[in-house]
Amino acid sequence: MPLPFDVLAEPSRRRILDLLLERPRLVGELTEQLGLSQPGTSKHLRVLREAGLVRVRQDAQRRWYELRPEPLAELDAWLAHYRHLWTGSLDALERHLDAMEDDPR
Amino acid sequence: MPLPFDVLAEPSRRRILDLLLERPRLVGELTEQLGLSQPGTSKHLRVLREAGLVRVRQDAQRRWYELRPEPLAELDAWLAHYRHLWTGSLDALERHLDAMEDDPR
DNA sequence: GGAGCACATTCCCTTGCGGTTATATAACTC
DNA sequence: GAGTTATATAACCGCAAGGGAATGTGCTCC
Repeated sequence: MPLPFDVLAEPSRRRILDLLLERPRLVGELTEQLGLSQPGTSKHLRVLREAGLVRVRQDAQRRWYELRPEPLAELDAWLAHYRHLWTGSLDALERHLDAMEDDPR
Repeated sequence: MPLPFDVLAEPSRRRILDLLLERPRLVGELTEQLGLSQPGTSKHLRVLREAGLVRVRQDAQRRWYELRPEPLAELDAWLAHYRHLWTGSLDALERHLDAMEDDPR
């Protein structure tokens, strides 16, 4: 699974994630919140799905979309390489956590 | 400063940041490493500069590019809202660090 | 089983972005 | 000051991505 930067580059898609962070949502709700057409919303949801950032639960004609944070965790891992540049005094702690990530237990 | 997602969506630009993570570099070095044309590299560097992700130090005809991590820190702050979704047992620690961020001291 | 609802897919258009080639700028060298 | 080096800018091209309108799909309910 590649880093989802290009998927997250789209503001509407980040908005969707923010909304799903509160609770699962129907496509209709998301469409309304985003101010897009329904097909527009569906297209973004497809991209998010294929990137593994959301999953769907079908309920009759409705589809509940919910968050899948794994790709964000990978993004976090990428960021970890840079984190020491701004954390300052937390440096030692960060290194500790990074080490744990390599060898959890 | 908006979140630099769109800037980081470009693989060559992430590559540049990775290279600058080791040490500052000249445009020529970066061009060689990236396998791009020199103008191509310069265009990416301009985007990175305008996003605040790199800064330049001029040295005669040469320009040393170096990392500026502030925008990455903002990205990290954005990610923080989602982090509890995958950290599990580190949850309490995360919340503690987030609180510190609001009220450092 | 036909109508209506919720959502996905298709088609088409437009815009923006990454890439290259060619050219400009600015500093050093002799 | 002419040539060379290092980088930036300009001009142009091709393509992919976002947007909407129209249409397809599948489920429910009467």
